[in-house]
Amino acid sequence: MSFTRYTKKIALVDCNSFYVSCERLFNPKIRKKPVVVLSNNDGCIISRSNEAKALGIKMGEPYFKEKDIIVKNNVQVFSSNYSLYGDMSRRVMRTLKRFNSDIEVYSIDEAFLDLSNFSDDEVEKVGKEIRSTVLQWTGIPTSIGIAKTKTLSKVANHIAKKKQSGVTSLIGIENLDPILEKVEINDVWGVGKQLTKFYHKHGIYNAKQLKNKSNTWIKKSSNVLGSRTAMELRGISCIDLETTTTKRKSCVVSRSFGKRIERFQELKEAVVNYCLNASEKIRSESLVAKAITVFVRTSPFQRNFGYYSNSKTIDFPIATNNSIETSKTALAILESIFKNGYRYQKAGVMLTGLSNSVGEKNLFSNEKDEKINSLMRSIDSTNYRYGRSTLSLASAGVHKKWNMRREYSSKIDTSDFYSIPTIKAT
DNA sequence: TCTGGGGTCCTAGGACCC
DNA sequence: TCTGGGGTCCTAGGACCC
Repeated sequence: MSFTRYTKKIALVDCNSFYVSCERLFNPKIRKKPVVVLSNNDGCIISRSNEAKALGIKMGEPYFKEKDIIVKNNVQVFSSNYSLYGDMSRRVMRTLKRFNSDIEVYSIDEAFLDLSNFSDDEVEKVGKEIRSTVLQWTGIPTSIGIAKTKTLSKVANHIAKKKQSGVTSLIGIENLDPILEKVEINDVWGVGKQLTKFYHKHGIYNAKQLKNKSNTWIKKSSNVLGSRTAMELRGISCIDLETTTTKRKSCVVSRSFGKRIERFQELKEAVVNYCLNASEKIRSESLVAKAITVFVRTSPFQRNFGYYSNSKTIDFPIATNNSIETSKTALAILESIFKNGYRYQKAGVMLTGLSNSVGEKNLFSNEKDEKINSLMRSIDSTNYRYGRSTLSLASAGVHKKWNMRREYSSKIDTSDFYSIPTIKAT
């Protein structure tokens, strides 16, 4: 019989500079060099190596604004390669599941793990073991923060990022105030730009100050989310781990164009393509949509050409995931919101009110629906096998002059057998 | 002069996250 | 010249009902 304590323990595993780390896996020459990865269209900087951060390159900054620093310091630049990152993400998550099969995959590069089964004393050691296993099996470096609540594990993770070992546990520390005092309020999970402004106005600048503010005051002046954050900072868990993947409620496909679009015809092609992708996505998850929204807009940064932004939603008579129907409806919306004389920069399609498609038969379904469904199935399987857009609709176009820029792609394809790193059993 | 009260449901927009 | 994309949740306010 020992006095080992078993409290609630949540670990947040976060991949370091994830996209950069993925590119480095296949390109050892850039291991110690400054590296950045760009968003779609090579627009913004969305991942930076530590070396790039040290040069003062900012997160989310437009690429062209940082170009001088980048060229001068020979920073390696990559367009984003989401199939590579998605694939690496799955490998990391699979590895994490070895330690606890109930993990919450929070984003492409983050997961929460329940480590409550381990004692207070051993939990940090377990964290280190997780970190080294992920590194060994996937090559991706991570940081791990462990604490009694999700919000505190985020705090711990922040600290871990700056440590050599990459692991920080706040379990068993009686008084967290000295630690929370050093966490700026805008770095607290759940506190964004607006709340930061508001808290500053009321003299709250760090996590400790928020923690010690009364619940009623916070609830009254912000909302329930604000007070939940404060409770979590006090070590009272309010945000549960979501280990079962719940079905999503909406599906968005939108892109900025590589070049500005002025002609209706080209906009139409883009919207149909987004619509096909969105419909295919929800079909693959056995979902149907209640409604569809289409939006278009010109650049919010170059208003000298005039700014225009509009969107419209149409409800389907019967929830659907049929590409032909969604495309038709999308085009009808587009026609009603398109205005001549603008340089469009972005468009998108949103399928909303998603629900399970199984047993979606109703009074009005008939043989024709069955035929369409089987047509959709064969399109999906063909596209899966031979690449997306092997089978498409005529209105989706073939030239796609509006397609996004990807000048710096590493062109690594993990479905390419020969570029997959192998792990040798010893 | 003085114009109820309370409930539900839906939507648009804002704020936040990565 | 050039500024990403995809989600969730909450709230306020309107419509509608009794």
